[in-house]
Amino acid sequence: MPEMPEVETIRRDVIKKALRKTVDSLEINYAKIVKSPIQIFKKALIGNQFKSIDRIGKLLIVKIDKSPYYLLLHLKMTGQIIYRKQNRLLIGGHSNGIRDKDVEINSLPNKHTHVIFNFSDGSKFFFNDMRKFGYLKIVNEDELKKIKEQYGIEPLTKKFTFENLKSVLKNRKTNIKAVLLNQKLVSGLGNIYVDEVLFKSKILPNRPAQYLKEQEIKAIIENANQIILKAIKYRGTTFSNYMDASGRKGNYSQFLRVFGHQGEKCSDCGQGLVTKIKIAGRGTHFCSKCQV
DNA sequence: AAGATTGTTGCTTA
DNA sequence: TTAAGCAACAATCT
Repeated sequence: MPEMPEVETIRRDVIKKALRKTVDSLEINYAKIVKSPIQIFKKALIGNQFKSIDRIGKLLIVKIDKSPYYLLLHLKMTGQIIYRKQNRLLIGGHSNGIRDKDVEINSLPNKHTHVIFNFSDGSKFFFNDMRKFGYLKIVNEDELKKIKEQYGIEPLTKKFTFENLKSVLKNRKTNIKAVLLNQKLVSGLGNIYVDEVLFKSKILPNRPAQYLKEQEIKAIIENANQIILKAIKYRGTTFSNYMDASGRKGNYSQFLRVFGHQGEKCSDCGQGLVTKIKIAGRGTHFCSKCQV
């Protein structure tokens, strides 16, 4: 579920907390979530520190100090990375509207905690993933380079230009939504933000990519940058279970115009109905009146 | 109870 | 060789 703004939020204020702290030990409760041999995984991390944290698209890249390796973390649909200074459980006293679900999320580890990083100062990272699609992986410089090469142009970066997007769309027979979701072509956007970007750009998601007008391509560039920037500012969108590294929800949900608003009047034209259909295999929301 | 869910990959088909 | 369309991954919710 986390798309680029959510992963960036985590990168900025969650993982940073663990910079320059030594990994004392690792607890791996579900080995399949680690996509490297466990021995290599442990050897690369234990006794070392996180030197820096980078991101490409929705992938987090941790440079490990005193090691030629990098730790990759991908959250896929339901992954969480939560940092705690101490592994303190909430004990009683939450009669002020906190639901059982919140308590469960706040008590770590929980049944979806697959890997725990124990740092030497007593703080911890919890890698949680309900659906177990996410992963952790150790790679070397070469492997990292190859992975990075697979990613397409990304909003808020230098390469996200009209000319570049135009050449991505050229001769592309599939619909614009599938193109914007394809991380090899355009990286960072996911199902929520693609719907929002196309809504703001007044483009129907099933339009064949190759026939978009120049003005529409420019609108996508501008609106993607704007929406992503604002979503980062508001710490991402929590639709069901995204949380930042401190276990807090994102606040961008209030700005969503079409995603999750099916059946409502369009908030822009006031006339059309927000419609939900399946495009590119995903639930797709749009106003059939003002998107053309 | 069937169908849906914010991501990606790998298979099949054209 | 490339592109497009799906199923699969697994758990939970409606």
